[in-house]
Amino acid sequence: MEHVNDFETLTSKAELLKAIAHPVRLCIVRRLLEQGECNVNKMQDCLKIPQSTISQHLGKLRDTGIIKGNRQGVEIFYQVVNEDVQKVVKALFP
Amino acid sequence: MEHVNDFETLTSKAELLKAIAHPVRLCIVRRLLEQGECNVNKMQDCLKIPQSTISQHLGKLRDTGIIKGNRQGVEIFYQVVNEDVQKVVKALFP
DNA sequence: TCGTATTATTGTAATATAATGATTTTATTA
DNA sequence: TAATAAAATCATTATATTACAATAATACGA
Repeated sequence: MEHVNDFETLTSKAELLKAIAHPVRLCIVRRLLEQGECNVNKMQDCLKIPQSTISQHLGKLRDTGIIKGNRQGVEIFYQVVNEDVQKVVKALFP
Repeated sequence: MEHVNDFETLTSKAELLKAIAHPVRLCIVRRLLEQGECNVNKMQDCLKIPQSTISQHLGKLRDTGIIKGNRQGVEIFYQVVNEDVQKVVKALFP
């Protein structure tokens, strides 16, 4: 039972990795995993980069299915919903 | 003891992730981990892409310190030498 | 409904990645 | 030393990422 050519699996896992292969996004995901939900404002406090930049990174994580946002009034709380990513980040930051 | 600003750690781990965040490189690393050392020719058999393309991917993995090559005569056998990557790939392909 | 706070989207420019053919390097053997 | 095999590097083009200011959408409260 070889997996020589499950190129689709490789591609989708690589896509996951690519999505978290950026310092800011890795920071976001790590923080979400370690401290639970978080809204964009708090991330901005921690990351010191423009709001639009953070929002774009969140968008990428959202598009890849790594995080999910729950709107609570005017703010949106994000959480990590992808198990592979959870495992990877835990492997990297034990 | 907060790790709010270990941006260097984040950057270096993100770099590792980026290096394996490509289907071909992920395939190479996974194969090396599961089947031990391997030379470029065999990878080419398995991957069906031009030699120079594989070599460039190997180069990237080499430059990032993820793999190391041992020359044995005219061929070079590669192996994974980075622990984080080992952990990550094992987390992704249990 | 007007103003405000929070987040997303758009437009754009700079930079980085990726693929591949052609060429070069390295080591072996006839 | 010439031919060959294996692997790396180069040059080029196409595509993708990144950052950020400016603008828009969304939800709430006065």
